[in-house]
Amino acid sequence: MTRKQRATLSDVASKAGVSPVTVSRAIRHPEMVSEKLRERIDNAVRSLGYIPNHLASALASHRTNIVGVIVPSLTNGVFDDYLAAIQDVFSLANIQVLVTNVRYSAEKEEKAINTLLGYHPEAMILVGVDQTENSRQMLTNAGIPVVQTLDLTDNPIDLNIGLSHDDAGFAAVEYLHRQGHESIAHLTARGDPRSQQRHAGYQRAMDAFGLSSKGLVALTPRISTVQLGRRLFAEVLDRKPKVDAVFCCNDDLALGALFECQQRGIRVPEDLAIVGFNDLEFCAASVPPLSSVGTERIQMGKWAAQNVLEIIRGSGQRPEMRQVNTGFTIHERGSSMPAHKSVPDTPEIPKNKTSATG
Amino acid sequence: MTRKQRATLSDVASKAGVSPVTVSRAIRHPEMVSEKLRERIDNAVRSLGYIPNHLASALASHRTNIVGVIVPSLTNGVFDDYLAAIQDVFSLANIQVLVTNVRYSAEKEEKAINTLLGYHPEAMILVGVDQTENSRQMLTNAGIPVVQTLDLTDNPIDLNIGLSHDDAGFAAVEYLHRQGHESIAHLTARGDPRSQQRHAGYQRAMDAFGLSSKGLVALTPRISTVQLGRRLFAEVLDRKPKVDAVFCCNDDLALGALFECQQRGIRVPEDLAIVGFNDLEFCAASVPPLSSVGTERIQMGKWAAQNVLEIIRGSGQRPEMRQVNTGFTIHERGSSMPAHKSVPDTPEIPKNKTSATG
DNA sequence: GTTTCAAATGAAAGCGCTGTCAATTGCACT
DNA sequence: AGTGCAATTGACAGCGCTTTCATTTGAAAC
Repeated sequence: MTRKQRATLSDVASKAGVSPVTVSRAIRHPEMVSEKLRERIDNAVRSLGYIPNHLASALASHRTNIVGVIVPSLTNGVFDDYLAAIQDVFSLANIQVLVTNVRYSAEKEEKAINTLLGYHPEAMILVGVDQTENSRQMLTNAGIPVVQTLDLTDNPIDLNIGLSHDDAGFAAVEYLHRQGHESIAHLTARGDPRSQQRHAGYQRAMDAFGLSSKGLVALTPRISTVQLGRRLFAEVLDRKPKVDAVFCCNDDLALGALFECQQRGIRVPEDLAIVGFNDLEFCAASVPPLSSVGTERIQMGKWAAQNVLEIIRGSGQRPEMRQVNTGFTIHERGSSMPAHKSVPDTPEIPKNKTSATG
Repeated sequence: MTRKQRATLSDVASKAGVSPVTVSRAIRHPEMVSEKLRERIDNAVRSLGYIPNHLASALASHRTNIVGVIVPSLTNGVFDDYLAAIQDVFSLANIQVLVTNVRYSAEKEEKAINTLLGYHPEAMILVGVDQTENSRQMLTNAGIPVVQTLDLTDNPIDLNIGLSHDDAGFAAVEYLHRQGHESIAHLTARGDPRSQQRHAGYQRAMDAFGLSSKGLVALTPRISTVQLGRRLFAEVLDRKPKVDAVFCCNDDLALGALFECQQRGIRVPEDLAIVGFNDLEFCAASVPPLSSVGTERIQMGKWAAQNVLEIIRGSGQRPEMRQVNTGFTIHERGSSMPAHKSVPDTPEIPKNKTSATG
């Protein structure tokens, strides 16, 4: 394969018998070029299979049309929706999203930020609020819009949309306690800062209600899986056979707990109630369907992307609300529903939803 | 925020009292610069928070360190593993992976290829073999290594690793038939070319075994979900109450089918056998565990990335094997296992695994 | 046929970096 | 001190494009 050079602007220009500038304009600002030339140029472009060199274009124009997005995981179904929401907004604006998966490592995140900034993105969208000092510094120096999502902080880098995972964890336990459960277990994955917050909320609630969590918490440093949910809950069951409810830091673990119950002949919800987190699609489909604390991940992704777009392509101004609390919603389903109550008697109302100006 | 310009090579150079070229070398080829200078330059870099402009660097050096990857979905757990495998290989070589999700649309794929080529990636890795003629043309013109993965074709663009989904579909049915099942249903999602192949394999097998598939196939144009699996299988059950097995084009649908059975009190595997596809993590965790046709998605991602790496950073040569058939493995589990046979009596052997020189 | 002015086109510079080659330096050895 | 050579460093051009500003063109208005 004699890798012949790819066609450049000049190639197109000579083919069309015009100057390179004109070709550039015909592509970027067609309305500035006479129809006759535009057509000739279009033909030349097509016949040469010309594809503009984005690197050169970005270098010259100071417009990279790139936005950097960093996620801690893809394996977790949560981030699919979130990413898709972001991509949907940006693809309409011809902005390329550069995604990096940092596997719940702040160190990798720091490196990823460094790498991504090398591409001169016009904005960065991050998950969580636990960036290293170094990361914060780099982002600030970059002078671009930065959105921290899915969690809240008192000290945002720039924009911030998310929810209090501590409150959500508290609310889950409060809900189970209100159902009459006392021995409430918790399954959680250590690597994830937001899971840690939920865990803290769980503990805060247990303390508040005068319940002991001794022996009821199972935690793992590994990435959550359904299998792991089974194993963790098996541990708890072996230690505390009388456990009557379990709050899981995500739905994979919750599904695993449900399977473990099925295996052991533990009736859900009669013998044991289960509540997951994130309200992934499968929650509504299982038997019994899984109750879960839902979060507005699509809305969060969309908000982040739209605000970025407004800043870099629109007014240039930060939005009124620099911080938004999307709250959460407890979706009550069969896995935690008392037998006598087949449908929620009140519509589900999102909790703890607030906004704040920066 | 008075967005002060980001530091450039020259800024670092003046700060360190050397010429820009030297700074460039200190960063790219530290061994070519004396230790004294290197240190001075490192300090300048750090104190200015200098991050090299990747666009300029790539433009000047003709090395973009970018590889384009196009996937049809992220929602589907399959592609997480696959992507992670690719990223793992490239991150060690400091190559940035540009991922685009095209949602099972050949049209979007064509657009994505065009966009990605604008970044002058050093290689492209694609899913499937059903690119449009236009896409093939662009890729060929680009003169870079191209790997088509997860499926096989007689006419690869360049490199190809995958398996025959038709054979896999056939094998799944053959397996169920061997277990004594006759009324074998099939749930499938239309949008995905590989699912279509599996469907074709299903049909081929049904025909081969003299079985009728009338009323036993449920298909949807939508993205697969567990919920959808329930609904599709419910349709089949309502139409054909006597169905005694179901082969699903992916594990989400299979899990949905399992839940539908649980709901209706249909015993699995006694009354009905279920086989999924992809062998996602949760298959081994459900009750009963789901049998599934496993594919080597991690190996495929890894192979693609490693071969690309060898071509663009190593020998420049295409590998001996330009096409690899990774085959598939039927993981027999409780959802399809006859009661008398608690463990497979023979070790699982991958099927149809071959390689071919291009 | 001029003049006038907007529309269309082109020339030149430069984005930030790296490749090439030339110049300089340092050092061992006569 | 002088020579030779490798190790360092620097000057310059140019990657492919866009921006700015100058020039040309064309058509309307006189």
